[in-house]
Amino acid sequence: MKNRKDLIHQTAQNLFRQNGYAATSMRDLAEGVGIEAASLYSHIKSKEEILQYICFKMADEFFEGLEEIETSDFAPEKKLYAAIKKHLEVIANNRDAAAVFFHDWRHLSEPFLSDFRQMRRRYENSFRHIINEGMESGIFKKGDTKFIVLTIFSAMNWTYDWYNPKKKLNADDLANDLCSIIMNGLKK
Amino acid sequence: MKNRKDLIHQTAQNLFRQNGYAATSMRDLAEGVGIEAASLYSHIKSKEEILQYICFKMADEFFEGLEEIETSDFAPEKKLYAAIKKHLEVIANNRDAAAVFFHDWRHLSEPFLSDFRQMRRRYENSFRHIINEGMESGIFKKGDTKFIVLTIFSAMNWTYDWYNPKKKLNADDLANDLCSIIMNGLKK
DNA sequence: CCTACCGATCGGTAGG
DNA sequence: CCTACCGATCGGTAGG
Repeated sequence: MKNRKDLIHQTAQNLFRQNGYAATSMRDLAEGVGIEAASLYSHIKSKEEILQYICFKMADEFFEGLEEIETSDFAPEKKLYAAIKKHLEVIANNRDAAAVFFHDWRHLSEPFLSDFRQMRRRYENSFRHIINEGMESGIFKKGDTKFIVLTIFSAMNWTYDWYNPKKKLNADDLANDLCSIIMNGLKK
Repeated sequence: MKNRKDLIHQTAQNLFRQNGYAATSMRDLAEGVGIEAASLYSHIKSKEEILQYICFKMADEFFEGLEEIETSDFAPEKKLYAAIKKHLEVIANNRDAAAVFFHDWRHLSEPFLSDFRQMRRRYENSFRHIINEGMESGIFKKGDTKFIVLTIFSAMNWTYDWYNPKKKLNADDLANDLCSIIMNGLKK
């Protein structure tokens, strides 16, 4: 923890995750940091600025490396695996921030809210392209790409809620197990 | 809408879904209903009472019929399909309430919070039994039952966020498509 | 179902 | 980083 601002952000992520953004007061945050509420404002401009930082930092993390995977010459199946693994790693490495990212983005004010929605749509489209590629190349069954992508995201995005990297399952195994279900299903 | 109390609950579900429980004030709710804030209290005891009603009503809906499926003589695959379909129907028929149920249960106070967690655990266990049965009978691949159940729930529970029953996809098709991915995977 | 109001708490500022 | 404080809003009550 190199400075106060980082400590404030980390404490905020943890409290927002536990109680939600709206139900966490600046006095709660100040107490967690160990200073008075008024003192927070020498480091940050507003409560929402913290939320903005968390949401857009996470978005950056998710995007980082995705384009590289998308434009690579991997086969679609390998691309999808790599993208899923990357996504799960970002969640696993930022579990508090991921919870805030998934739950509390709706409390962003404009124009941040619109920006956020647009980034998310762009991100989902990258996955759709990979799925479509796989269908066209014949490796995936034909199906409703939008539905499939939403299902994959659902399965991935809930992991922040239960995944504990300290247990036996590491992010690589998690990605493998999830891909196994998505790719091959439950049936023998 | 037969009475005021129902209108209050329905308005609350809608507002809680849009803004979250904590960020919705009793004055917002009163305005949505079309009365003064103080007047709400002739119909309800407190803000949290509304949340309790929504959460436990949804829990009842989810449980209804599940035991029948679980103890039926269906094959495990058919049981799982029936349970998933039932679960998706409950979400599709109560989309606002489902959103509140999944997001805002954490704002319940004790002892409701503990009761809620216990019910959810019991519900998840029913799904685990079905999966285990399927593994023992040889129809499902062996695997980490807990992980599989969490993945299935993840995929199911995100549908409230995007599923629109007015579009072409009805609840039956949705259950079929989801089961198809879960059972058979994406690959040809 | 309303008017009038309560004490508590909210996000944030002034000034040092 | 603190003390002192602001106006606004919170969930809820009294009394009719």
